[in-house]
Amino acid sequence: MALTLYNTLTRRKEEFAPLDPANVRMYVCGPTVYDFAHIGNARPVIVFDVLYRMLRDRYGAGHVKYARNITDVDDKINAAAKANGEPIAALTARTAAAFHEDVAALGCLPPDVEPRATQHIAPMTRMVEALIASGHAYVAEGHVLFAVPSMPDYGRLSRRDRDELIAGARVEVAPYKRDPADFVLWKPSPPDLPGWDSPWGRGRPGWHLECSAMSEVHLGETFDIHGGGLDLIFPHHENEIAQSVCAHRGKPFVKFWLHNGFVTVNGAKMAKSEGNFVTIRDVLKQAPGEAARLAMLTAHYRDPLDWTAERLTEAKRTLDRFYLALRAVEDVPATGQGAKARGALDDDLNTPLALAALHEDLAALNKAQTRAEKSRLKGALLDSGVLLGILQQEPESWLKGASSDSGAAEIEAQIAARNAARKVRNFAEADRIRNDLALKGILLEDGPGGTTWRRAG
RNA sequence: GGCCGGAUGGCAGAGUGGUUAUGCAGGGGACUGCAAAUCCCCGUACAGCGGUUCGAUUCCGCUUCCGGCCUCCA
Repeated sequence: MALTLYNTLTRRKEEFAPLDPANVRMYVCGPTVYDFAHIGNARPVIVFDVLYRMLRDRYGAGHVKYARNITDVDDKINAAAKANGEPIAALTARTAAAFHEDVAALGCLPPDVEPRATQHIAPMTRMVEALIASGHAYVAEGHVLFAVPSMPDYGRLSRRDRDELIAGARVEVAPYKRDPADFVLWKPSPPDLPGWDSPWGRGRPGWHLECSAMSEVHLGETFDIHGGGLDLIFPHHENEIAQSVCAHRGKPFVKFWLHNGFVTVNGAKMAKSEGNFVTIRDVLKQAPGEAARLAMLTAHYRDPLDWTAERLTEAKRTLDRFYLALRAVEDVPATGQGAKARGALDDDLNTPLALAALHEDLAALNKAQTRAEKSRLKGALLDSGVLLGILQQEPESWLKGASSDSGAAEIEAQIAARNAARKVRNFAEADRIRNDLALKGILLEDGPGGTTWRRAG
């Protein structure tokens, strides 16, 4: 079955085929490192991680090159560093490290390359020079601006024309712009802010330029997939297209544009001013990263997703059920290549449908009588789990959590005491111990093979 | 104002021109000293109004409501 993806460029699902039949190249807009990442930032990272896994599954792990940038030069960074009284380099290093920890906890594979803007200034200035030379950019008052009217196709991705943009403009047009729609490629930097020497004086790049330059360096002038949040369609991706296509003498830039929907929190847009700004770290205090990941995948990536505590706990309980079933077949080897989720994910990453398939396998596994059936269904579940980035932990470690050995020994001692009480039918004492442990979040399970325990969520 | 998406049972959330997913919650039952888990049974929902059709939740139009974008934004 072919992989189909919804292409923002054409506004329809298209069959995916890489430009180079054996190798896939994908670029996703990464974080601007000035503050902790929030769950809205987490969505594209998770969504495109699933796509990355699907592509690796289909083309081979060594045949997919995934680039996700880190924006480490930006006005918001400058402002945050000033506000904290922290050197800019310290802020970006600290924030980038936190981002890596956060997304690793969410089960996301690292990209193959993670280019940083500050390490790609030379390719950026080269691109600006090429744009000036070809008449697509001009210098004005120390700025270099992209001349939007020089590109007839401008606005194709976001489906808007120049006149509409000007009519709807909310911002004052800088006086040095030849055309109100023109945007900054390079701007002057005062001595107290990061800057690099350039033919146009000491300055720093405009926001859109880095993605054009870094994708060219790492993926080439034309590549397969470019992803990011819905809000990046305009202006960011529109401007990337303009820069890259014009700098590359009209060569196409990206074949598939993919955009994820927004995350709201309890029905409201997330904003610091609203007081509902939820960072990944906040979420990880409430539930394991895998639960947060699953919660994120319960909606289709293009639809809006409302983040609630219920959604997170439900995801956590769902994983409990899966791991409980997997624990029951721990001694059965996994066989088969029957990831049911694959078919659903092939259809524009339909993760909710994929999860429904997993639930069917789960029910079948719970009912399975023979070892062969169990083995096959366990394999199907784990294979699907690889694609979604879930169910890869040891069931025991998921169910017992990160308890210290001494804590576990203490629980085992309590269990032994309770079983002794049960043996003499002293159920009052047995229940006292059960309740005691329950208060600590420990759930005892009496089974035919003895008593086990897990952490209840 | 312009452009683009949405509206499915208590909640979450797929899908389909006719047989109406899946999960949670809820009700009943089996199992169980209790508990948990598991299994079985139970819900004909697709914003409203027109149209096309033998038949529409699914296609078309209009209306209402919600959301995103219009050079900070995942």
